[in-house]
Amino acid sequence: MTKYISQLNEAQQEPVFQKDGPMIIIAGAGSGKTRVLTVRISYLMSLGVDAFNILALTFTNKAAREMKKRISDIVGSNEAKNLWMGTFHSVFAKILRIEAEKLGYPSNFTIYDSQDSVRLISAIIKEMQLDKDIYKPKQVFSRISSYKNSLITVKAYFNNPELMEADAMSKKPRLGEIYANYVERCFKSGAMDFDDLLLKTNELLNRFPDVLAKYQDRFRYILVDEYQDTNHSQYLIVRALSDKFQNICVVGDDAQSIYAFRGANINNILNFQKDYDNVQTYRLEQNYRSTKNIVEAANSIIDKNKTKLEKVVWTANDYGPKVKVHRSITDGEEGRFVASEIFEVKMNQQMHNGQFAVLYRTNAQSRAIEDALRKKDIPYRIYGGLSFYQRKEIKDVLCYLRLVINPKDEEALVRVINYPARGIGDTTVEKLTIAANHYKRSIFEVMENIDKIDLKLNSGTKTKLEDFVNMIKSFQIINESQDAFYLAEHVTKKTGLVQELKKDGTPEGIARLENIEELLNGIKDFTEGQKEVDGARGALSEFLEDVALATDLDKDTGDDDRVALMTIHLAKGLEFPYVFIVGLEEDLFPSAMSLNTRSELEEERRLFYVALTRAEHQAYLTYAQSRYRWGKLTDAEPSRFIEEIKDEYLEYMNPAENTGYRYKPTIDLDIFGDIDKSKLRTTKPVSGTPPKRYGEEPVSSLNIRKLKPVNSSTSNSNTNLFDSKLTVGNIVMHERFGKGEILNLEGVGADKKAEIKFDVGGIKKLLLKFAKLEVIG
DNA sequence: TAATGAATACTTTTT
DNA sequence: GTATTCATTA
Repeated sequence: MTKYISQLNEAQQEPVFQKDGPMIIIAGAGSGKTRVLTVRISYLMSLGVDAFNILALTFTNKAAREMKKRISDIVGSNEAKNLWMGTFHSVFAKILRIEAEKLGYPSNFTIYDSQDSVRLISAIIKEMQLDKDIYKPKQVFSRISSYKNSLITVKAYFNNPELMEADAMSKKPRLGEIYANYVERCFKSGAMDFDDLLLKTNELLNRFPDVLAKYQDRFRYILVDEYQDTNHSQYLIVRALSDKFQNICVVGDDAQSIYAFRGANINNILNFQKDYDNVQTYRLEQNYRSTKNIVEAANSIIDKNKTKLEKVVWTANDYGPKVKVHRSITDGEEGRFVASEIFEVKMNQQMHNGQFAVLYRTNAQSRAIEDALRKKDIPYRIYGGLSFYQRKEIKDVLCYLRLVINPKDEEALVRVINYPARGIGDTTVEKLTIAANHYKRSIFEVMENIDKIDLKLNSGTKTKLEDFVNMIKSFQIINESQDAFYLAEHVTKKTGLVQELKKDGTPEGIARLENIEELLNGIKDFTEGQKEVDGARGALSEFLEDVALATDLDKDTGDDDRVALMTIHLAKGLEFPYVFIVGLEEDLFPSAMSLNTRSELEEERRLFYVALTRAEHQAYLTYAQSRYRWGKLTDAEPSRFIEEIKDEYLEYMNPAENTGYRYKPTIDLDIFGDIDKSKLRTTKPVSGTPPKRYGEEPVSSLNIRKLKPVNSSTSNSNTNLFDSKLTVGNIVMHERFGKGEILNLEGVGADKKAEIKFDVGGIKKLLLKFAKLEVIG
């Protein structure tokens, strides 16, 4: 144990040693927060805290798995396996299954993914005969989702005239009714959507004090990673559970908050100190991941944001190469540049594919990159986008399996009842739906009793319905004695899914067959794994639980050597030696959707900050002057984010001025002579080489840096003392740590550090370049 | 009810 | 450019 603690720096050790009470760790990018968390949990256990009493909430399942593994390495896997670790969604889904009956849900409830939710909302809008151009299903869904994340139930909605008015103003007066119907239909189907997993947990903890007490007692130590990305619903869960023992440790970085669009509330982290008594605050500011150039470039960007906690990320690493900026004519050329640069670096620097990542703002951008990589035979892997489990053929299989577990699951039923085609068309399904809503029963129950209800169906149709019911029932019987793999294979054959694709014969059909095969292999892996664990059968229900909350990132084995392609959102928490950030164009990144408010723009900027800080050694920023969007070639301007980085950290790869033709006539548009030419930008923002040229002595830029305070936010003259008269024995004042005495000085120039013994907070080593010190004696 | 072809919307990010 | 939805016809 001591060995692991000694590997941490002092700032990292402090939070590890605080056993009890509320604490917040503000952890800059690359500052080793995962190590701190793992060591802290291990340390807690070494002090005798039972693993059963520790709850750690992470942002992805992958992060949870990795952390668990690291803890296993320290304390042994027998101890670690009892830790409660996972995402909010997966941990509370488990708890909800245990407690489901209290809320009137079956414990085998289905988890609807967003696809299911939107389809259901679509159907409701249709049934209510509303105009789907006004009530756009996706919009309605996100509205409902944000209500749920703010704990606004249907009842609360109708008690809140302001909300109703707001929806009426946006021409959606019946949104509340849709919400009500949606909630009822989910309940009737024994289904919870993603937001329900949090909302219902809140309901559970609020309505049943004994349940709350039980889990408060169980989770005596709670740790929350990526706290800046929690929403209100998650916040309340954490508050409720930690209320009794107050042993709550949250970790986060306000500069990396990038999920406001799905309800994350940055105030959760900004206000943490107010929420609990005697909060200890720790800051991890030393970056171990990236070069100086990358860290400083990222700092210079995030400086432009107004809303943030004071924090200075610094690194003792080398300067490294500058951040390279590359312009191309088209998105296709951008892809080719990325591919050939990867190819060259691989050759020259002996790197492998796995050390490169290409990050983009939108999933649609992956295509051009893919094409280029494929042409150069560089293996790659795309993360996110349409995830494996959302592909049509996979979802078809999964929906049959879902029906086996929970026949009330209407989305699953509607999806597969006539696929492959078995003569049960839309009209029949519609009749069944109406009957089901009328009797307040599930469609499946209606079908089971089809003889007792007169639906004006002809006998042929009735037989088909009976056949379908019997088929699902036969699967259920198999499921009682066999493992998930056996059943899944049986299902793909019996339902005719496989035959359907085989007779199709097109390349797409074959690809789909292969996907189903891959799914079956995945199920096999799962069942084998389960059987090893504790003699479990490898039951289907457990597999579906896993799948519902799995992402592509979780599936990653990471053992094959490929270039990673993903959105910046997905890249959070990851790191790569070489990172390409592509598509740095106005309206794309920052996204055109985010230009309305300052806070949205600041979120985009944080997103860019996240992207840049993924790079360990070299970052590339690329943009194209024109790009295919919505099937059309559109002109693009370089992103403002490139301009916002201080020039001294950038290297422009293109020749000085556009060699080729220009796309946009700049001033000739002034046919009517009413454009004020003095207000036009005569040069493109970043298209050429900036004033400081390529090839100039790099030393000069370093010198400039030394003379110019990097953190110019403080106006006082005492900011940067590294070239000054500071000596051992001086008494100094630090903005945050207060009064202290200089014990030692080391390093030269920008790297000069002082070891200072503060009256409060102990001995710290500070880089003088950043430390805001005032000599007072 | 099924199959075919035309029309349309889609691109912000995800558990 | 693509995936989904819609309308038409057999």
